[in-house]
Amino acid sequence: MTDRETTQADTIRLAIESEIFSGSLVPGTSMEEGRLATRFGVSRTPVREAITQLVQAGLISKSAHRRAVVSELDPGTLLDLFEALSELEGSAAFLSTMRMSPDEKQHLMTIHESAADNLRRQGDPNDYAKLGSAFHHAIVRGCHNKILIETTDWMSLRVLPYRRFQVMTPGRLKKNQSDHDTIISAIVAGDAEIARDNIQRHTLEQGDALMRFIALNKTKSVERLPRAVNEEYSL
Amino acid sequence: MTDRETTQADTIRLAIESEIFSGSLVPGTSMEEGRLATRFGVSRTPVREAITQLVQAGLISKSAHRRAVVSELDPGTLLDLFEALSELEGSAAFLSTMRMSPDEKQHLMTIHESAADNLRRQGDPNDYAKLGSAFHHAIVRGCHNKILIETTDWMSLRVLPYRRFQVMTPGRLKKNQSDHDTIISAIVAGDAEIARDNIQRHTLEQGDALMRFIALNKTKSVERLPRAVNEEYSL
DNA sequence: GCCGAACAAAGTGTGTACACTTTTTGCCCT
DNA sequence: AGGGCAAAAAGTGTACACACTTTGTTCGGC
Repeated sequence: MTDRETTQADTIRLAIESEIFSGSLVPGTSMEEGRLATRFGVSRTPVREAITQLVQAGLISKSAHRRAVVSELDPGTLLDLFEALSELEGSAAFLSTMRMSPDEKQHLMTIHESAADNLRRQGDPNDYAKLGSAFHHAIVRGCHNKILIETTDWMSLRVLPYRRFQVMTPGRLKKNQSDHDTIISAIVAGDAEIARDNIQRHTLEQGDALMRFIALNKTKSVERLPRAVNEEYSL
Repeated sequence: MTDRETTQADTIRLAIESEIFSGSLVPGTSMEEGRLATRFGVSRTPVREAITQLVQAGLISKSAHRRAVVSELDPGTLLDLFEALSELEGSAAFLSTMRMSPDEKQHLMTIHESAADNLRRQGDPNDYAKLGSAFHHAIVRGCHNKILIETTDWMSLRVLPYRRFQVMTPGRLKKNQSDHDTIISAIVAGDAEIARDNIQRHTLEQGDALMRFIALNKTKSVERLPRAVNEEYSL
C-alpha cells in the first residue's frame, strides 16, 4: 500500500499546506521540525524537505538556524500581491477570450449560472465562494498558457490564507455576480480588451475589500491577542 | 571565516545555479547527489536541500527515486514563458509609466542613451546586451510592486539558460533600439497603454526570434553551439 | 526590582548508516 | 546474435547521531 511515487516529504508538505489554507496554521505561527516530525511519525529529514519546498512556494519563511514561520504578509505586500494577481488574471482573460474552445466557454457559463442560481435561492455562501473561485479558475485555464496558469495559481495560493477573513454580505455577493456578468459577456462577445479590464478591476476591488476588512479587524482583535496563541504551534 | 548566515546548502545552490546560467550545465543534464557531494566536499544532505530549492525555482526537475535533471523547456513551454513574461512586463510598464519617480525616469533614459551610443560607435555587443537587460529591469522595477518585480525576475531567470543562443545581428540590434525608443517615449509622455502594448510586443518578438533560432539549430548537436554572447548573464 | 552575563536547554545543520527503488550487468534461452 | 530475466550495483529516501547556533534560564551586580 506504500505509494512508491509519493515520498513522505510530499505527504507532509501537503498536510502542512492544507493546515495553512484551512487556517489551523495562522500566518506568523512558528513551527519546529522535531515536533512536526513526531506528530507525523517520521524523522526530521522529510519534514525539513517539506519545509524547504514550502519556503520556495512562499507559504513559509525561514532563515538559517531559525525556526520556520508561516509567512505573514504585511499590508503592502498583500496589496502588491492582489495588484499583480489582477494584472495576471487580466492578461489571462484577454488571451482566453480569443482561445477558449466552445466547450470551455460552455463550462464557464454553467459555473456562472450555478452561481446565479445559488444567489437567487440564497444557498450556502460557501458553495457560492467555491463557484466564484471556479469561475476565475476556468477563465485563467482558458488562456492555454501553462506558465500563466501556474503563476496565477501560485499567487492565488499565497493569498488564500487571508481569504478566510472575507466577509460575504448579500450586497457584496450581488456586486460580485454582476461583475462576473460583465466579464462573461465580454468573453462571449469576443471583446478581449473589455474582458481584461473588467476582471482586472474586479480582482483588484476584491483585494481592496479584503484588505480593508483585515485592517479593520487587526486593530480590534488579532494584534491584541495574547501572544501565546500565535507564537507557538504546539500539538 | 565560517558564515553563520550562509548554510552549505545555500552555497551549493548558488554554485549549481551559476553553472546552469553559465552553460556548463546544459538543460537535460542529469545530476547525481553523491557526485555533487564529493565534488563540493560535503555530505549528500546539503546537496539534497540545494536540489530541492532549485526544483521549486524551476531550474531543475525531479521525481521520486529518480535523478535530478536540469530543466529542459520544450518549445511550447518556452513560448508560454515568453508570452507570460511579455504580459508581465507589459503590466509593469503600464504601472511604471504612472509611478516612476523623475530620478528613475532619468536613470532609464541614461541607460537608453548609453545603449544608443554603444550602437553608434559599434561598441561591444556584450555591453549592449547588458544595457538592454538593464533597460528592461529598470522599467520593471519602476512599477514599485515587489511581487510583480519578483515574478518577472523569476521568469527571466527561467529563460536565461536559453538566451545564450541569442544572435545579435546589426539589424536586430537596430530594431531593438528603435523598439526601446518607442517604449521610452510612451513612458515619458505618460501614455501607459502605449507603453504596455509596445514593451509587450517587443518582448514577445524577442522570444519569437530566439525560439526560431533554437528551432533552426536544433537539428545540429546542441552542445556544439557557439558559446555566444552569454558571459553577461553569469551571476 | 532590573539588566546583563554565564550557563543550560532546545533546535538547526550536516555526516553517516541503511532500507528500498531504480538501473545496470550478465546470463540463459530461443 | 538478440530479447527477456535475475542478481548485483548504484542511487534515492529516511532515520539517527552529533556539532554548533539560538533560545531560555539563572544568578550576581547595580
